[in-house]
Amino acid sequence: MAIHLYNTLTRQKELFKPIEEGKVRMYVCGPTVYNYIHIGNARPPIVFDVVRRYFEYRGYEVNYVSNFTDVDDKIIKAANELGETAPEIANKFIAAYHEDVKALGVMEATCHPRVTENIQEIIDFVSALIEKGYAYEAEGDVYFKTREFEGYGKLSHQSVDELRSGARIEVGEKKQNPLDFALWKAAKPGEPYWESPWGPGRPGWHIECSAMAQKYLGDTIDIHAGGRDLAFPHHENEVAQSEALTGKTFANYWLHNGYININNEKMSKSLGNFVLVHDMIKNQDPEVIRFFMLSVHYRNPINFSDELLESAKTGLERIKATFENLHHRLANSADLSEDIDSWKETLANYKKRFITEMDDDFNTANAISILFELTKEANLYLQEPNSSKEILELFIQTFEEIASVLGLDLMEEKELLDGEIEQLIEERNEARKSRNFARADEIRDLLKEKNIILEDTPQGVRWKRK
RNA sequence: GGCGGCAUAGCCAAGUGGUAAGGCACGGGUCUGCAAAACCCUUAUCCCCCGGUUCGAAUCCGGGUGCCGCCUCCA
Repeated sequence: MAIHLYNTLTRQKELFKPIEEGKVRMYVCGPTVYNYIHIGNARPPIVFDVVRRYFEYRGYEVNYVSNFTDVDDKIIKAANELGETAPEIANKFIAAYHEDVKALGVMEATCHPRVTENIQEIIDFVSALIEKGYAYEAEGDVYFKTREFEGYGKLSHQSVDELRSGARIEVGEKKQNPLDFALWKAAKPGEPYWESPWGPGRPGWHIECSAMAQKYLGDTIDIHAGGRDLAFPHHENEVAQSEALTGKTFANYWLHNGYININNEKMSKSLGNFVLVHDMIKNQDPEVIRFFMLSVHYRNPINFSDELLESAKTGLERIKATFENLHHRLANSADLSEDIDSWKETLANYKKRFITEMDDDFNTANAISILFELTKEANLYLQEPNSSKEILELFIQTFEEIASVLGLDLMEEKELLDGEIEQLIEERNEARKSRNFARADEIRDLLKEKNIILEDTPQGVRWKRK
């Protein structure tokens, strides 16, 4: 078996073949930093983080590049509204992005390039396109000549004629053709700008990704990913720019994730039906959000609601409880000479199935169902009166291996209990021994009010926070 | 108008030719001093509807209905 992934370009699942043996060059479109990200914006970082982790798990070295669009109309607008400069706004929300995404368990990208740090590369890119006859200047703007690029529409599977009928030229635009798009925008008074051969201005939206992908990953990359809504026009335009310039394939595989929906409708900033990650994680364990997102295949839409999140939370807690129980039992385990080999085989099978599912276009939904089956298997084992240290460790290791690819940390950090509570637990133990159950229950209720849940097991009392 | 996606139990969700994974919720039981947790059992003769292909279809083909998305900034 090997990794297969669904390629938007060909509309089918394909065997992954890297450009360079053992390496993956991956570019994921990052946010325009004019606001906190919402839950929908969080889906690409999460699902493609898993894609990256899985490639690494399978022995690939992944060069994962994700950009920040830190100059743009919306940033300028936000800056004006808030009375701050555009760079201040951008820096603020870049920091917020890192914070949010870290809470969601997303690994740092290999590289996080910013548009404003790559202006020269962009200018060079645009100049080269003009030289090659793929772009033209018009009063300080530069536009890409869509009809010069033969494959235009091949990624989003739109015919140029159809697109043309839907496109329109806004009043005052200087495009020769409605489908042409801006590579460089002349600065209006008061806007941030950089000097260029066409006068002061700033990059258009699409050119930055082409220029930065090329700079950090080369002319041809393995995987280019982003939200479904970026396929057109953003990614289509990237293909046009990059391939027009280099004459080479820009990206071998295009991955697009489905949307997060609210009441069956796309969550988006323009519809106003969004929930910010920043706000949500104040009341909700971010890991639950991650787990919930991974419980659906990345290409399918996810309907988002508190109820669904709650049910995901219950499920995740069950897995975690079992994982903790395994650790708890380790302290009371013996070196039993049981049939280790058959257990090794059983657990190796879980891993094998996990790999099979993930190889099939990163089916995290099925990967999670395997984690649930493993949980059941472990619970069954834990019911036996005696447990072998070696087998417990095998279980733990299997859990950890699968969870780490999904980016889940099953081990809860437990702050130590304060002395008073420990005292109460001890007192309750004594009460139970002397069959003073009234007092024992009283203490259990008391602790429950402090959000400490007690569980009596054959191996002694165990506590957890609610 | 063009292109595309989806429709599976009360809810969520895998499954793209071989006879319905997994989770949440519900009910019954085991364990427990009682709980909690866990485990066991039960829950879709059937996968939106109609027709076709096939020994065999939720899965393929044709038609229909409903919902959603892209074609414009958007993850």
